[in-house]
Amino acid sequence: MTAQSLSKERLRLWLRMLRVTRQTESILRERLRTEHDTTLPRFDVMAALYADKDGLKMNELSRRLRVSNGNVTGIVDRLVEDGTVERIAIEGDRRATRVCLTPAGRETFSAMAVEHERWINALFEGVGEEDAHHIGELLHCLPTTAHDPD
Amino acid sequence: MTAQSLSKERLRLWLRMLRVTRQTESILRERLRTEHDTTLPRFDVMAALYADKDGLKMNELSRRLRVSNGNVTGIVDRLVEDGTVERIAIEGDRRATRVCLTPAGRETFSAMAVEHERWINALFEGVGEEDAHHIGELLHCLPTTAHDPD
DNA sequence: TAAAAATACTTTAAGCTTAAAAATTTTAAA
DNA sequence: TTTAAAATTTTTAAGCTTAAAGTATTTTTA
Repeated sequence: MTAQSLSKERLRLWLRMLRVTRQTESILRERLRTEHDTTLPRFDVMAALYADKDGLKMNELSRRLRVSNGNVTGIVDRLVEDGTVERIAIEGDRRATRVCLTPAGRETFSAMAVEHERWINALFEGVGEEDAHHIGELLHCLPTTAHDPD
Repeated sequence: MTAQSLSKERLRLWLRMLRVTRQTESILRERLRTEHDTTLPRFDVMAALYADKDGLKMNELSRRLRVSNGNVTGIVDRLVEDGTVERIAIEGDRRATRVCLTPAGRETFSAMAVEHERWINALFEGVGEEDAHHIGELLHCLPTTAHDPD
């Protein structure tokens, strides 16, 4: 196999990943909207916060989700409006704030997460155990910022 | 392996795909911006049009790229503004228009495409030939609308 | 300790994205 | 043929996203 055809194969792989990812996101977006009256970005923020009982700082959140700083500001603003999360002052550093799920937010997310996993499980029906694991390992060494704890 | 742990493994795979995809897109976006003064959505539209010498109708374009109809309208508007593409009337159907790359647009894209493939090839350095092929096959049967010619 | 640099976050302007509604044209049906 | 239905695209309103600039605070350094 030449370097050239390897390059083509990698490009094909990338385009296919992009296609699957967009299609899956589109399906998730639709279901979150119709069945839970929320959006994918909000779900993502809630998911990140759900994992940490003590919440996350804004910049941690933005690094975790791989979106810009200012972006998170807007999403959190809207989540605060409807009582899903709250901003809590950090003592000793008045620049930063900690964002936490409220009890109501935790409850809401918990229900969504169960369904979300079910959706993914169904959508990825064609992927068996050893494949899921194998691909997962491979992706692990793909484009990502160094020292990434996911 | 229980059904439950398979479900978890699939979820993990999905999250990892999402992470890699976002990171890769972010890198591409940055390079397209700094080195070619364009955006990823515009690149995507141009790529779709480059493949078809006779261009595509708006709804074909939107289906191909998996984005909403109205979305394509805006991107094409801007590409028309800077002379990259043109809308051509379809004889026999005054509802639809065909969108084509202009000669200048073809030239611009052609140069970008070469670099784009180089970027992907470098980013996916960790994926060997048989892996690229294997994963590609798997992804092929993943979430996608039926009868999809990609 | 005062100035400079770094950090954390928000704001802004431009563009992207979606779902839903509207406008136009074509096709089908009565 | 007149009307209804379908198809193609654009418009609209709301929200998402980014990069860059701005504000406030903390840390470093001279």
